[in-house]
Amino acid sequence: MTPYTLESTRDVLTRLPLFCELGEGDVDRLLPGVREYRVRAHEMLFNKGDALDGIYVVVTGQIKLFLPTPQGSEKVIGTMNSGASFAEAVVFLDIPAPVSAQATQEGVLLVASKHAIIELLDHDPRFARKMLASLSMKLHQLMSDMETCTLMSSVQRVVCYLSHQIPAEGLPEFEVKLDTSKQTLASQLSLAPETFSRALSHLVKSGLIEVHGRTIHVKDAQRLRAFQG
Amino acid sequence: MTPYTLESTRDVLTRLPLFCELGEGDVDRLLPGVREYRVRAHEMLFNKGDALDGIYVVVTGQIKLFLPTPQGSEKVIGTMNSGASFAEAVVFLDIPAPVSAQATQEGVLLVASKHAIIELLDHDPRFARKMLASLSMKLHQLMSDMETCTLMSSVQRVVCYLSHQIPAEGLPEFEVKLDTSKQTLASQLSLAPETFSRALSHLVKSGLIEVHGRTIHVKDAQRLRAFQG
DNA sequence: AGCAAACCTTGACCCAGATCAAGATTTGCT
DNA sequence: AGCAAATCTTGATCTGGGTCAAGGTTTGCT
Repeated sequence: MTPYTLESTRDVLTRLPLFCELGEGDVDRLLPGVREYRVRAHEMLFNKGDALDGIYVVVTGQIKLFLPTPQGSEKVIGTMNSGASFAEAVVFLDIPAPVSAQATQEGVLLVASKHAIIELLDHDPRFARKMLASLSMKLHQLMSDMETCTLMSSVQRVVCYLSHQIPAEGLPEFEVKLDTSKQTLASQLSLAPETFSRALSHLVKSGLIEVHGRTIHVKDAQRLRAFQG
Repeated sequence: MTPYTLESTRDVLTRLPLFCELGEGDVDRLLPGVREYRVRAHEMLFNKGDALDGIYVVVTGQIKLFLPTPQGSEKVIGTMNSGASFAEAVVFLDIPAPVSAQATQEGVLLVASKHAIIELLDHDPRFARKMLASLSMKLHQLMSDMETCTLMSSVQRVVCYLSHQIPAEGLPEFEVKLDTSKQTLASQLSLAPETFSRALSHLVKSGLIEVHGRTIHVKDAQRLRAFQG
């Protein structure tokens, strides 16, 4: 994780959802506590249990959060794309990292120091609200992941994942570009890669989707949503 | 859920972890937005999907949060005891209840209106920090539950649960009083009641614990922690 | 106390999905 | 382009834990 300051950190900050509504003064206050880093694909950012210095924000690229398993494998908790933040608990609870983090592609990210965040928090209630909304979102997401993983069959889980990718406009047909490897996605759905593969081919046989590499063509969103089994 | 005001709401508020450090003025500002309710055992507070009016705080008793399953059964997400709050996402994201809530015993709870919370938030950064810590805690808890449910065998899950009940002092021997029915606990661990029962008797056979109704006597905390399988 | 309704345990069986194994396809590097 | 490594698919087999069933125990109500 190499420091990186080609681009103005200030400009980057004001484009991130978490910080974009800050006033001039607040940005200035935050700035000294923010570092910009460049990461290479597959680079580890930190390991579960590490002491961290602040909140991480993805500027470009993608970060995978996961739990290492006793058997040396991993369970993916989530993948963070541009604009997403993580390691909040480290700031608000002062605990070591509860997950490991690894870049899936090269990218740029920010680390906003614990101190800077707390100061900002005390100064701008709108930021506090944003932070709370962001955490609530994560909580909600995690709960729905829990629901998916514990209550549904393998095929349902995949259907569920695809359903969440349905674009807002109610078109019956659309494409999903998987933004991670199928392995990673499988782990996130708590499935063995083989099972994920089988679930997909099951859906193909049922005529609901077509698979071309990491692009999945959904042929009927309605029918997909209704599909159970 | 019947309104209940025998006790001074003000006194109750100032004893809750979430509100106990508020100044006089802040309490006064919050008070009009807070309602006190009494609930009977097994009473439903709300169902998944309901529109809610604010944050719930358990004063006495216990509330079970769960997801109804398509088969009419339920998956317990967590049990909230005195001092715990829930339904935060409803305030910060303005979404319907993502879970159902039911009292497991009679008790008293507060509902702090969305409006009152947001006002308080804008006024006292310490409260914001507390709220953030509370949400972070939940996030952390949920992640470790996820870890337990997806990465461990049935026996390990039970061991894991018991291990978390180990009291701070390092005594090798201690008692755990289950604060819910075994069914509920089983569901929380994502186990069938039968499997939970078998896991317990497995641990009994291994000489690690003794079970007397809902009281579990752990005979060697060290050995329990190390136990896998 | 006495009965009904929950709750818990134990046994027998079964199945969804993990694991193992072997090939096919894609990706990345020089 | 060409090779090695990573990724994905498909098949065969195995097993942990769910389900069904039946009995025992506790709880709560009148």
